[in-house]
Amino acid sequence: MSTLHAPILDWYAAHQRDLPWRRPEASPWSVMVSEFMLQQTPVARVLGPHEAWLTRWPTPAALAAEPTGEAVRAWGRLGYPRRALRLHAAATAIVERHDGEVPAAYEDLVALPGVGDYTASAIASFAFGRRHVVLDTNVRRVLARAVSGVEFPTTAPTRAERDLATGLLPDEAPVAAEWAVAVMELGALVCTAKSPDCGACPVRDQCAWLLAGRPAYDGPPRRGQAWDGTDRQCRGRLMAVLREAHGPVHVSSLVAAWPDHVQRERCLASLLADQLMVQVGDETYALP
DNA sequence: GACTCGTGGGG
DNA sequence: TCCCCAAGAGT
Repeated sequence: MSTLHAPILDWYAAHQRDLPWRRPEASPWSVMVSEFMLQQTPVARVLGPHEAWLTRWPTPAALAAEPTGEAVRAWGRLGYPRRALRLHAAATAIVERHDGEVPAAYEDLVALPGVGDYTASAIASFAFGRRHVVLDTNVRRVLARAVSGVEFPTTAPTRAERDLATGLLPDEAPVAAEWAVAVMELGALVCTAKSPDCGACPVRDQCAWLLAGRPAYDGPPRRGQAWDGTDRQCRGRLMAVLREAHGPVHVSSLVAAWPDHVQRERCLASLLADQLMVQVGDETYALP
């Protein structure tokens, strides 16, 4: 084990957040729901919807028994509502393939809708204590700084990066699982993207980036996310109208939400194709 | 590999 | 205010 492990594991024991999906009584399903919601959405905004979700649908079977539109509505304003559809589809697959129990094996998990390498590893590790490299944006940033000495990781994980993370993974599964969540938490709370709190970092005396004087990022420009006037904004507006309505809505409501005809029609078509909404009449639309 | 896909909070 | 971005996945 490198000298990174003990300090980070000790730091985690002392500073970890008390999150619902981390409690001993949390079910694998609770962990899975949290991982879907946390894909690109901050913890603070996930807490409320996660609790409501687990109360309403305590099991995959409970969710699978409902129309997908109910999942989309309960998703609320977490963003990227296709995740709600995928979570519903994953719950359905769990009922069909795994007798309603969230599978523990990576291969079974990654075969589920909406579950990629990160989410499969996270569920296997956090919910079942299995040994997996959990390579999320936090972990990648911590390793980039502490080991590689650069401020930010590359756009996509490289082979070398994965090898590095694999090499750091403790041998014993329970320790590996604790290590995975500890490094992630360090990235989320201390080694943050914007203004890292290096003074509070348990590995500040061995961080390559800090020892180098925190050199400025020197890679390709990281492009920001355009928003104003984009299809994503348009889709979001249209979906908000349907979420907030209790039944089918007339096109006039959608026109009011997004006046531009061409873009509205394009987004409407894409939302129908995504099955995030359905047409229920000549001029009325609803959640599926 | 580059793009797309929502939302709202903090610096 | 404006910009950055937060536990990714699918195409």
